[in-house]
Formats: sequence, C-alpha cells, structure tokens
Amino acid sequence: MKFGAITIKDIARELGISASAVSKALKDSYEISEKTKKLVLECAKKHNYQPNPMARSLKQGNSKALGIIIPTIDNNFFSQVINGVESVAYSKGYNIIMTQTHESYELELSNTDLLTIRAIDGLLISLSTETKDISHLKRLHDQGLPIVFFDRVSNEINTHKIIADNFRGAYEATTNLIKAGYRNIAHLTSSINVSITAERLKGYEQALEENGIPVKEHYIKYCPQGGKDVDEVQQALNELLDAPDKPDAIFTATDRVTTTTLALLHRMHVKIPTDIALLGFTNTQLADVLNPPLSQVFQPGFEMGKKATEMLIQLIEARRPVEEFETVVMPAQIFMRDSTKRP
Amino acid sequence: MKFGAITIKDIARELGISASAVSKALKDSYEISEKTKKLVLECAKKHNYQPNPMARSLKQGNSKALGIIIPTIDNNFFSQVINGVESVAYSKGYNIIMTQTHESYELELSNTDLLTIRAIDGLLISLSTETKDISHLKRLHDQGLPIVFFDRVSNEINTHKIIADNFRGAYEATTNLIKAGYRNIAHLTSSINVSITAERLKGYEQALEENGIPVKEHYIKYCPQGGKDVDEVQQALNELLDAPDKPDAIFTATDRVTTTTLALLHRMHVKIPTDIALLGFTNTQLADVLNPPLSQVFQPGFEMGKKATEMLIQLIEARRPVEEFETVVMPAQIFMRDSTKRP
DNA sequence: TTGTAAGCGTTATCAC
DNA sequence: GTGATAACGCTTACAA
Repeated sequence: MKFGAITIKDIARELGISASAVSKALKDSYEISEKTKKLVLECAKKHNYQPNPMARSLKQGNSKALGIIIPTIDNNFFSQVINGVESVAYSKGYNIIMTQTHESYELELSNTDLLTIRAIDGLLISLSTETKDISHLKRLHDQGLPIVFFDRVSNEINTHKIIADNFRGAYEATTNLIKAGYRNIAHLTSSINVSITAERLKGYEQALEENGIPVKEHYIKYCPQGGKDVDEVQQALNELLDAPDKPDAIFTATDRVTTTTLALLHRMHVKIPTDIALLGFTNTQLADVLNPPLSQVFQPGFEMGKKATEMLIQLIEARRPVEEFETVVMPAQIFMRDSTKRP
Repeated sequence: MKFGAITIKDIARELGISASAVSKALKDSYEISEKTKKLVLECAKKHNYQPNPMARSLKQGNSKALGIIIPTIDNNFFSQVINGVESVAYSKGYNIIMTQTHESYELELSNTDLLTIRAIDGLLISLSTETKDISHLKRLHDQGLPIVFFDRVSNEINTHKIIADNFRGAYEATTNLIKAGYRNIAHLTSSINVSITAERLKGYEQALEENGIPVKEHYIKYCPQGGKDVDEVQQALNELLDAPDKPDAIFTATDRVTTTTLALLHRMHVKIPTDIALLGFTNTQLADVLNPPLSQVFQPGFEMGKKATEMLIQLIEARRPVEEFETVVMPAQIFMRDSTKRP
C-alpha cells in the first residue's frame, strides 16, 4: 500500500504469529493472551501502525464519513454550522467531507454524485437557492442513504429536519421595526425556491397585518440568486428607493442579501438609519463593528450543526429503519440596536 | 454492501457472464466484444451502478481524496482558499476532506491523525498559530505523504510552499501610511510562531527605517492566539492607546486581528481615522461596507488555493520522487482609501 | 489461546 | 473474447 505503511500482516510476520491473532489483539479481544497483546501493541506502536481505513470500510460496509452540502462556506451562518457539525462528528469518530454548491443546482447535482460515489454513511444538506427538483436526493434517500436537512429544507422527503424559527424571527423583527416607528417597511429576500423565504415572508406579513399596516406587493423584492448576483440586489434597491412611497426601513432576509445591501447602500451614499433603517437575518461577525452597528436576527448555526449531526448519526447507527421523523425548530434571536431607532 | 447498491457481481449474474468480463467492459477494454459491452453498459445504467470507491481504493492503493487543514473557515481568506482548492480538485476527480484547527496545536495533531487515518493521497496545510513542533507532519512526510504548505509555512520540511508576498505587502502598507502623513505607526500582529508574522514584521520595519523613522519595540504587539482571544487584543490596544507617545496609526497583520481590532475600537469609541488610522492584512468582504471603509492588504486566497492544489496533485501523480521543490510567492494588493488619509 | 479460511468489491494476470 | 484466480488489508466464524 501507499507510502510504506505497515499492515497487520507485517506485524504478524515479525512476531511469528497469524494475522488474525494480531487483529484480535489490536481490538483487545478476550481470546488473546495478555502476553501476545502486549507484544502486538508494542510492535504496532513501534512501527506506528495505522489500520487501513479502506480495507476496514470495505469489510464493514461503512465509511465513517459524513457528507455535508452547503450553499457556501463564505457565510458566517454556514461556517458556524460546520463548526457544530465538526464538534459532534469528530467526537463520534466520523470524518466530514464538505462541498459547496455556490447556490447552483448544477453544482449541487455533481457534488452529490461526488460525495455518494465516495461512499458516505450519511448526508447533511442545505439546499441551494436554485434547486427546485430534488429527485437526485430522493433517489439516494430511497436507496437508504440517511439524510438530514437543515435550514433550507424540502418537504418532498420524509426525514429529520432542523430549521430556525424563521416565521417567528421575521415576525419579531418586523414588529420591532414597527414599534421603532417605521411603517413603510420593505422586505428584501432571497429566492422563492428555498423554504426559509416563504416562512420569513409570512412572519413579515403577519406582523404588518396585526399592526394594521397593509402589505404592499412592490415592497417585497426577491433575489433569485440569493444575493450572489450583486445586480439583482442593486435593481431591487433602486426600485425601492425610487418608489413614490419610498420605504423608511428594509427588512432583509439572509446573510448574503444583508451584506450586499449594506455594501450597496454605502456605495450609493444612502445613510443608515437616517435615510433608511435596516434589520436583517444575518450572522455576520461584523454586525457590531459597522457604524452604525447592524440590527440583526441571529440564527444559532452552531447549535443547528450539532443537532443535525446528532440526528444523522442516530439515523446511521439505528438498527432498524426509523419510523418517526422529527422537525426541530430552533429559536432565532433579535438584536435591535439604537441605530435602528428613528433618528 | 450498504443501501442495496449494485455490484459488478450482480451485473455478471444477471447477464450470465463473469465479473471480470463486466469489469473490463465497463472500462471499455479492447478485449471485450461490442455486443457484450453494450449489454453491460445498459445493465449498469439500468441499475444505476456505481463502483465501490473503497474496493477500488483498496485495490489501487489511493483514495482520490485530498486532506486540507486550515486554522478556521471563519476567515474570508481561508474560505477563498477552499474555493480555489475545490475548483482544481474536483476537476481532477479528487474529493476534499477539510478540518479546522481553530488555531490549536492539539486540534492540529488530532485532525492530522483523523485525516491520515482516513487515507488521503496528499495534504494541504496552513499551520495554526500555536504550532511550534511539526514532528507530526515530518513523520508523515518522511513516510511519503505528499504535503504542500500554504500561507503559514514551515521551513523544517522541504516541499512545495505557497505564500503571499508578506514582506512586500507589509512594506508597502507601512510606506503608504507614512506617505499619508503618519509617523507613529504601531504594528499589531499575530503569534510569533507562524511564518507570516516575521515576514510582515520585517516589511514594517524596513519601511520605517527607509523613511528615517525609528522602530519602537513597544509599538509592536503580538497576539499569541492570533486574535482568537479578544482579551489579548484588548490588552495590546490598551497599552498602545495609553502610551505617552500614543500611535497615530496601526498596521494590523491578519484578518482576525484586524476584525477584532475594529470591533474593540468601536466599542471603545475610538474613531477611525480621526483618533487613529488603521490599515490591515485582511480579506474581509465587509472592508468596503465599514464606515469609514477599511484600508487593507488583500491576499489572493483563491489563487493560492488553486496553485497549492495543482502542485499537490502534481506531487501525488508524479512517477518518481520530486527532487526540486518550489516556493511560490504571490503578490498581495494594497487598497488604500481616503479614510486613511489624515483628517 | 491461536490459526485457518472465507469474503468485502474491484482489477490484473493468465488461461482457455 | 471470456473466465477463473489471486490479490489489496482487514475481520470473523470456525477449526485446532
């Protein structure tokens, strides 16, 4: 095998015993004498023996690897998720094979292939904004691959799901803006394809309705690419700012959209909150550093990653097929700052 | 094997031919008749046959997987690197198994184990700030594992390395500050353990010297944890701001340190650039969004990731041991903004 | 307590 | 052209 690695056979030969004895000694089997165990352990240590994972996987039919597909690493929310996933996976002896879709359906397809071709024991996935058809995932799921969805989930597959409380987060964010004195509140959101968009939209609408503020269709702007394309955000902002009933606040729906909006407003010399107030779903570390600091809805990415991984490993290690699937909803937190108060 | 996957044997049985015939047909061998090939291909497609990667790896002695160890994903520079790595690796049929060290030597050790235990064909690594002893990597390298260092490299292992032009970047950044009228320029940097720290320090010192400005030891502050620990940055800032010869500018050495410094200065109500100017090595997407926008030294993470991966794959696929190792230096770019001009 | 042998899925070698 | 066989490294009945 590669780079002169020591195998069980080498140890067996050196000690003049059989390979199976070595194998058993290494897993501290009761059928092996203490003396032999000692010898084997020493020899293994001496040569820095590492079992070949591929041979072991082949034999045992699992790979001890988890696949994770996220839109982009370049988003504080998802990098927190990864941290959560790592913290659980490593402690249970699983490796992580991660890929990004960059919000592209094509990439989601090819990455799914790559991952499953590499034989993962289970898959964590947050759908890309472009994804409408999930038959690639259905096929895998039908074949028995354990899948857990997080954040951007699909209703077409019956399995565990972890989501943030998008409705409540959006509802409270909007309510906060209303309480702060804004009434012309626009909603700049992501692609209509992903689950979170609809949920946040509902929260926004309900908050307006409960406060007797009519929902205006032209205050709701979608970014089909999820803000990946700066132009789509720019166009939405232009339409909002040029409207005769120009909004006095914007509620942005995702980290990416929020960040891009901030950058564009800055470039356009639109002052926050003097010209327009901003409150967004985001997880940006820099929210506090901005001047004025950004009011935000914080999603617990780390906890979501942890929970999703726990559930996935549970699915993988379950003896029999799981009957009951859960959808876990995690609360989101609002940070409302003075900077969002009416000047 | 797992979730009812079809194997070569199944196809052989279904078609009433031997497994080896199927194997050959699938790789379009010249010794198989067109008719049989057609049959096999059809059958394979019908059952959605995927070769078992573990069996193949076991047989061929490689895993078609690259390991990558970075300090943290939560840093725009490293996430750009990942993107660069992905773009090359996938196109050459390699998967990526990534882990973070969170700047901890312990984690670097255990992650290195995890990765190599999983049998990777090669390793990309950027050292953690805590790492002084690299014998864990030396061992692997001696055993023949191809390794490419990027950004934070070690001189103790002779292999390919990719670095940003840290000296030049720091030199130019400092020169820019001097030209903008600052003379009391502090340098807030990372751990003394990582290679980039020394290089940037040299650039800073040389720029001062060439302009006849004496280097003051108490203007140079290290963050042993690389800014992971907010307190170490806070303490450094306190000492700088409380000095009788309080600096009028700070040159920060890394993304993390820069971000933390920004957050702290904001919290301390220290105005930029009125109270103190700031110019940092960083890659933060939000540099433009800040008010005032941050002057920065931009490192080409994507290109580094690409280049490092190309070199690693070249090492892996080289027939014979490589004799000549390269150290590639990539230019860094300075973005100096009006906001750094003297008010 | 230890050894033998079969087998995981694939491929390479060699017969036929 | 096709098939049998061995081998990659490891595990596990079962035999000794």
